[in-house]
Amino acid sequence: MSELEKKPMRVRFAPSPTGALHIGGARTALYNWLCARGSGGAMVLRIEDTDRERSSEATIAQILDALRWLELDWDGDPVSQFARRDRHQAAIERLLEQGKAYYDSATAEQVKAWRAVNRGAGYRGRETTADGAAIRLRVPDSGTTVVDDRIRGEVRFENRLLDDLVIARADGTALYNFAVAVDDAEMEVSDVVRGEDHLSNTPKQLLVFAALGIEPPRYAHIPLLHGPDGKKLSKRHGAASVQELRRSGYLPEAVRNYLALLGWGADDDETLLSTDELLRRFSIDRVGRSSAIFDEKKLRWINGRYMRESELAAYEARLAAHLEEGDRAAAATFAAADPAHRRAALAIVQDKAQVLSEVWKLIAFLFGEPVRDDAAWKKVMVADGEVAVAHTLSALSALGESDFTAARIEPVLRALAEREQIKLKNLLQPIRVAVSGGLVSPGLFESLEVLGREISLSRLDAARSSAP
RNA sequence: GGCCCCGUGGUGUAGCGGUUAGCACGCUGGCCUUUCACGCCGGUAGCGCGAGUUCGAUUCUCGUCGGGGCUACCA
Repeated sequence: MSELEKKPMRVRFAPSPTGALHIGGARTALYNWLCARGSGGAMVLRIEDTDRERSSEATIAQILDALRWLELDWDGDPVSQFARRDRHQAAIERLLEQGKAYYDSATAEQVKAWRAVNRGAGYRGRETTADGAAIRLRVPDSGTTVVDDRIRGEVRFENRLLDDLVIARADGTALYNFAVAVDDAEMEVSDVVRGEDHLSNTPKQLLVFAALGIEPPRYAHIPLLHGPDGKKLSKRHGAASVQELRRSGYLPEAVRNYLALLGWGADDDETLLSTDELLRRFSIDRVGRSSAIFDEKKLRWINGRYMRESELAAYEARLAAHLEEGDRAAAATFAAADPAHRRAALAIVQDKAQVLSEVWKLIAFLFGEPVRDDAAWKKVMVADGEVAVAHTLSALSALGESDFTAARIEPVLRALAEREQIKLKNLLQPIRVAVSGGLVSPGLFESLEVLGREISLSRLDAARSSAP
């Protein structure tokens, strides 16, 4: 289906502010966003905060922050469901007047007992004028409520098995299944895209729409996400929240790509899909029906691809932001360095890291005194290691400031290894340890160039005298 | 327990009655190589099970088993 043939979808992402935005929630947000932006429609945000006990401003801010980081924008200001309570109550009044809803003071135990007596049939209450009664919606005793789901097809629920659901608490405030229906209608939502955990709530909402005489939106229930152990995804599964993904050094575009693939696949099975391609090709109708397991290994691989392919300037900005959030000292050191030096350092490390959090430890030695890895020194700075360093020091001293480039350094060191009859590896590892402090670094010749003649030589000199 | 959803290698998926069941990650053998990575080449492994429909089922139907969700005066 081409872009022009898509009908604009007006969707909503409706998180409840009871915790950080989960990977599952992020995927729901992404699918909604792809539906909206890919169809020329709109995505609105509604914070489901009617449960005052469990909602907090801090959590709302955290969720919005996560969405911004993911670069999933929305239309208009976020709507507070709680702030719409007057609208909910007005709708409840209408239903009460029409006899479609009634006061009932049954307790949970009484409802349970009623169901036991009536062989599992949906609870039907008795109207009361007593104080402290909740308001229930009258559900038909016969017929079937059909959810016409874009992903699952027609899902049928027998009305007689559905309870007369409570739509308002004794204090008059509306409950979730009622508020959602009223809000989706009044916010003119055309398509509800949400997790499968809401599938069995849908007939209840459909009943509310019917009572209100309003045409319901279309529904698409996407499968849930599970952890590596097959259980429902939770904080126990590592980087389960967007915040953790961010801290781990993933790129938002990579996360979008990965999440899009978790439950959806293009007909040609492409793996690397830019957001533009996602926008063009994503179709809610092609989302799968079975739950998926979050696999960080694949996310890492995808992220590595994006890391390697990103522009140096963007790479630099991303790293700077990442350091700023996790390692202020490193961020300050990095920011204080010469711009050209920063770029040079990033250029030689770019294809080695899969996540941002791996970058700094690979290039920190280019921005200050290296952290000495004693095990590494002990391993390579043996007798001939020291000799190697000494030879290198004199060989490289011969190169002038302007000749201290990878292109000039490499032949010098290769010739040195040959002359001294030592394997290149046995010459280079001691040098690597001497200048970087450890056994792992970007390419040595490039590293020396970026470090510069003066510092390189002084570290070699220091290594020669401080070897264990 | 009741209602509902789901079931292709370890993971994510393609498939839409006839395919040597494709792709990607992972794992693994090798190559490359100054370390670690990257990259390249090769390999490993799958239609949960049982009936039925059909000339023929991974594809359709039923059952079964397994996994999951909901079952609040939470969202």
